[in-house]
Amino acid sequence: MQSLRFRQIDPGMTLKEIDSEILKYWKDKDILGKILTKGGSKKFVFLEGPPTANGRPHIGHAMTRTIKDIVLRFNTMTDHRIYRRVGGWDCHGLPVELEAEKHFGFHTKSEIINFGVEKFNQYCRESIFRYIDEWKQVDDLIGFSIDHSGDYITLRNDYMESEWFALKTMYENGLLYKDYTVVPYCPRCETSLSSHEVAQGYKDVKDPSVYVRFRSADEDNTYFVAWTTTPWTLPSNEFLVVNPEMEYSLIEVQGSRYYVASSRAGYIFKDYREIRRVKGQDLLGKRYVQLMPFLDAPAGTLRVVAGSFVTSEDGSGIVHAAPAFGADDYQIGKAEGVDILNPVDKNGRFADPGIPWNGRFVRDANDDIIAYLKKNQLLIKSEKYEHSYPFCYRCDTPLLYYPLDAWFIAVSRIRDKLVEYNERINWKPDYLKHGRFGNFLGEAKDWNLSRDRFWGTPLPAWRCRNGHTVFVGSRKEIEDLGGKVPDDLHRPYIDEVKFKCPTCGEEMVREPYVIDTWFDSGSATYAASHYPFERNFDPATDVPVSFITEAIDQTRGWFYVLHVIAAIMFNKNAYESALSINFILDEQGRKMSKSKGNSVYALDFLNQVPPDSLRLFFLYGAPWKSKNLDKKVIDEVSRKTLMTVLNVYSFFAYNANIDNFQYNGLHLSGNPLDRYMVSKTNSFVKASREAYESLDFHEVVRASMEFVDDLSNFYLRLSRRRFWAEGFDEDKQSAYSTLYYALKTFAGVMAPITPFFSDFLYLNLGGGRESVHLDSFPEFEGSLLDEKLENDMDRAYSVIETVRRLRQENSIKGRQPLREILIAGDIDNAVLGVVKSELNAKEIRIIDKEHEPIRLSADLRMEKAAPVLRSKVNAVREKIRSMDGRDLQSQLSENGSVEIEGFKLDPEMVEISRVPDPDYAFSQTEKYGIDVFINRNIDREDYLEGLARELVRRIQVMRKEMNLNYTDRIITYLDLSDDFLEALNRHSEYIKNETQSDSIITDKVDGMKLWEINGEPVRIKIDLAK
RNA sequence: GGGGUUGUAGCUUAGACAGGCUAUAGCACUCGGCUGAUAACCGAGAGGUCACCGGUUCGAAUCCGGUCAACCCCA
Repeated sequence: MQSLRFRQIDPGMTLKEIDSEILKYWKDKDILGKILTKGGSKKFVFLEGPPTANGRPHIGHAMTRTIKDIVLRFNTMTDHRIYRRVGGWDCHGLPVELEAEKHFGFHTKSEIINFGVEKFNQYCRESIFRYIDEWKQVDDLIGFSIDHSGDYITLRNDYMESEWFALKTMYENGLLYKDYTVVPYCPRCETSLSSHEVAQGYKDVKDPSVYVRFRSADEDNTYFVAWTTTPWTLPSNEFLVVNPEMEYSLIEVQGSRYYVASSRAGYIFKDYREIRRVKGQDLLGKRYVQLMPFLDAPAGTLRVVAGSFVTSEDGSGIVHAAPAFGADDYQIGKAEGVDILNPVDKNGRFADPGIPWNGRFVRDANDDIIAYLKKNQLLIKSEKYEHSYPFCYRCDTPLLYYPLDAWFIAVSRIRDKLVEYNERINWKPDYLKHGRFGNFLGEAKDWNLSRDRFWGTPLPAWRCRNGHTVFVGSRKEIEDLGGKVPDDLHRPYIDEVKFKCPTCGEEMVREPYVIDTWFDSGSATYAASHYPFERNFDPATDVPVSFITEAIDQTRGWFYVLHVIAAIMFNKNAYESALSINFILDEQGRKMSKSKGNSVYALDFLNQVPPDSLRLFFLYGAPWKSKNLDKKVIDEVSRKTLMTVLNVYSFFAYNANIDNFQYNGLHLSGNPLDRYMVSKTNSFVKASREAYESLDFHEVVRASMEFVDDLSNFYLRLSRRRFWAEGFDEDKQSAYSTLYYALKTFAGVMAPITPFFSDFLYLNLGGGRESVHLDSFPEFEGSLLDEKLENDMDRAYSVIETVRRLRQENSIKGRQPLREILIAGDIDNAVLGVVKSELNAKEIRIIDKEHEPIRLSADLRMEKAAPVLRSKVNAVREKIRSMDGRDLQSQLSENGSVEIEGFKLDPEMVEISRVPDPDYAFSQTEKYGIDVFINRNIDREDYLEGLARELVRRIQVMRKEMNLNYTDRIITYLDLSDDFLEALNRHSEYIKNETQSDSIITDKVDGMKLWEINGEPVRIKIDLAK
């Protein structure tokens, strides 16, 4: 059997089968390998945001990877060489340690130390790649075209060494410092957190809100009203803080006097008498008696001091300050130079025998503390206060603010730079630039870098007992300092490294911290390439990277740390473009979460849904808008695009094989349909290319739907018969090359979004290369664009629609040939010619407006005219109805009015309508105002022809019901009424031809099917001819 | 408490930056039609306070101010 030029598709072939087949083809031919090594004259720098592989990839990950892939594939097809097209894995940090703690059943840090840091870290190292196979499998299935053999891994010595280099650079530039200060602290993990980590874990909670009274030490029976939402900090109170600018009142309530912010007095006390008003300034220095006598107040405390952060919006305008447990409070304690009262241990429990709640977790003691306040008449008011409060983003423990030693990057000092460089970034969506991201930069805080933990990149800082500090920027430097470099740079091995202080000769010991894991991922720009120790990365050309994308939660996560580190290290923005992806919600629009059990894992989903369908769905609507994961929608999108195109291809292949068509360039005849389709195809290329370049991939999907609709339901529908014509003339050649061109262009344009299907289409069309992904993106050719033709075609189509409507209104079926259609308006005759088969009329004429078969009839607009004409209205109306509308109209337009029966009528009082002659039905096209008339008269001849078509139609349906092949011959039995008999006699050749009937027998036989056509019974039976 | 985004038919969605005929289209629904590439298509019907209130304007889904709701972020 001769092999066919174009593969014929089994009509039942599914997308799933296509995608699997192509995936296998790619493997067999190593297409991915060829894509990865494909060159280009322009450079595109890619950077993969590293996930942690200790959890399963979910559907959102599939989406980010799809978008990355679209960008990679598009740039590969547009002559770019992609730099660093590799994956990356984030390995360190609390999430990993937490998994390990769970595994071993540990609850405190000391358990880890007793167990052994070496063994603990060993477990961490093993656990992080638990699901890496699944990640790679998902990448494979979804078609993510990256090179996993070159993945960067943040736990490698090389990677960490690059970070050391950066940290040392920062230290030497004075941007890295150690400080004892109050930081957000997780009492369960026993470590502090950075602001961007804290930002991950806010939750709404109800906390107690208490107003308490501090007794004045100077004035009798006088109190200060202070407000707090953390009663457990009250035993540690050292100061009361007022805003010197604000107004306070001294009031009297039930015999006692209180100082309180004037604007808040009414909220706190129901009945009070104001004695006088004072400025906050006047309260400064006043002394008060300790609220709870459990701890010895340090010297210099228990005074009213000033703080500009105090507001009168809530609370009492007097803030209780416990310097141990608040950032502002700490600054006050520091400024006043007092000792800090900290009765809380690192596990967040009271640890002072003087405190009645000793040993209790502080937040759990709140209720008892409130009871104590009440009992001792210290409480003025207590309520519940709903606000959001930070929780540890990994272990869900409420955070405390706690004083600790910590290392900081002085981000606040480079704030201006951060803001400046942000201006150079192309944000998608653009409002992030000055919204969420820009705002965050504007108030950037110093970055708490050190973690008092085990599994992380060690902070490369060594100190001696004299306080000298050395930052080590490489392994070699350790040797140079006389230390021995361990094989593994992690704890605990690095902790063994000691050397003599270059300044004083004392032994230097490493600071016991690891660093924030966000510093790891934020260093990917350079550390992935082991900069500066290897020469494959040049900040001059490789920063900024061209494009990054991640989910929205990374805006202040990865996007932020990349930006900060690049600003410091390279004085540049880290990336040119950043696209932020919103979440995929479940079918009902709820956020997916493990606890709700509605998470969808990528692998599970990809086993049910073809990857191309899923990829299309991700881009159905802008990626920065959240979407509900709905299989019905997923099906719909691919049905409207890919499945329809598959059918078009199927039609093409079937006929092209019969005609032995071979594509060797576009050969257009004068047929407007072809030139129209080619023009539309080019418009599609242009719009898509622009959309890809501006990262608006969803617009490609939208445009593709319109394109496919045009191709299938307009172009092909009208061109079908041209492909079935006998022989192979110029017109047929033109039609084939147009269809081929449209299909191949579609494959090219859609290749980045639907890589599997596009390649299937491309390969079956004999695209030329081994894969569409190794070919160039379709070029826009301006010479093939014909906007006038596109517009003319639209007009012609609008006429078709109008005729259909008129047929409907006049109960004339589409199969019934019309005697005559008249068209008046701006319409191109040649273009109309190609669509006339849709009109099914014996005669179609384009006429002038003046020759339209209408008369103008005039009438009064009663609502306008009646108030003026009053009782004369009916007489005038009669008169005007009898007038010739044409005359009346010309009079109105010449004179601006017309006089009838002594009344002057304005144009708005007169309605002139167009009434078609009785033979015709009339309508106007909606968009273009083209007048369309159909002749309603059906003569006997045409009527019989219509009946013949009805017969053909019914016989065709029965052929289809019998699943006959196109070429199968039949014998047809008919039992007909008189009209149909006459139609049969008149058109028997036509009917035989259309239905592939060898013979037609008019007789009553068994097994006939009864139809009712135009109210008459028609019985039909068909048999396969022997 | 502050900031950001979103709100268009039962569902999905266009239009909003650059105000202008009857607010776009699809899915689903009803009725009718067309069809030998098609799970397609066409027509009609039904479905809309363009979240709400106010302002600017000859004219507001669109611009401005406020309110509400949802989501996100921050303190």
